[in-house]
Amino acid sequence: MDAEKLLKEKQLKVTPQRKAIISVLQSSNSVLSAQDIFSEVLKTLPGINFSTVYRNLDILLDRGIVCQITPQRGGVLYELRMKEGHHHHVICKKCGASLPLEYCPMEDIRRKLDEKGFTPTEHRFEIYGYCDKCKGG
Amino acid sequence: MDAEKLLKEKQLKVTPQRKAIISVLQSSNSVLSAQDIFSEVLKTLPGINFSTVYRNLDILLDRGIVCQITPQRGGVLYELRMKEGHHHHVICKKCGASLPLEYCPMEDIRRKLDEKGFTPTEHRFEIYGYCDKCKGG
DNA sequence: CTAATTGCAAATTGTTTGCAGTTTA
DNA sequence: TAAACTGCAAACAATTTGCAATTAG
Repeated sequence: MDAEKLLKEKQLKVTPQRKAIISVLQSSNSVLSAQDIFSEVLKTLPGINFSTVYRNLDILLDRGIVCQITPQRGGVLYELRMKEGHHHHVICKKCGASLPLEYCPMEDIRRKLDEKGFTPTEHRFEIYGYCDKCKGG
Repeated sequence: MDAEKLLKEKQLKVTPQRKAIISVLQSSNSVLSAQDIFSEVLKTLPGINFSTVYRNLDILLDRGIVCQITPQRGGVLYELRMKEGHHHHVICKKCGASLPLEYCPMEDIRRKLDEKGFTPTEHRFEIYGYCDKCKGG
């Protein structure tokens, strides 16, 4: 899915800045901080401002185009959300790679929550550890 | 478990500040921000400084005495970690109550991760929504 | 007595805002 | 053309740091 289409679908205006931000996220194989994204976009659009990046990440988040990952310590990371709805993350603490996970614990637990009278609206499930390559050393 | 014992176990010096911080967390029925904790502790120890609170939360986190909750948007929240190991959270977006959850998705998924060659070291699973009381309105 | 801890003030980091000019639909 | 978007500079909030004085073990 290209950036332009993605934006139009959400009735957002297609600007070079937005295309660049999405493009960076698309071509990255791991999750990125706002800083990372800014630095990358800067290469394509030397004039872009950090506040534009923040504002757009915020909007993209709101429209469900990107999602956030928040490691135990330290900042927020962003990732393009897969079009096929829902997925969770397995994140390597060494190389930062984030593998998608074809499993969601919510299915197993909905009834339990219902018994408590709790209505879930959002959830997060993230796993941190070491990927195959980073395991040794 | 009282604060003093908790600290000694982790070979931390027992100071009034630390006791107060733990005590606040103990007597709270929901998760608290650093701000919240500071304001509360201030009532007992009018001289305490915010940096002391931050420093200590950091240490307590490190020693596994407290844990962090990070809602999708907005700051970090702290909670005393239950001595009986592991649990997850169900957090009400309205009143902030955090119900403990007697279920952990990791058990269901370890084999799958193993197949990927991924070694998990930490994980988080949090559910946000509305509790029984806050459902209407 | 010594190392850990604290309070204070200042610095830093990350993020947000107001506004005037520019661009998109 | 109107509404959305951008860059810029300044504001802000949250967290961290250096340092000298204090305190727990």
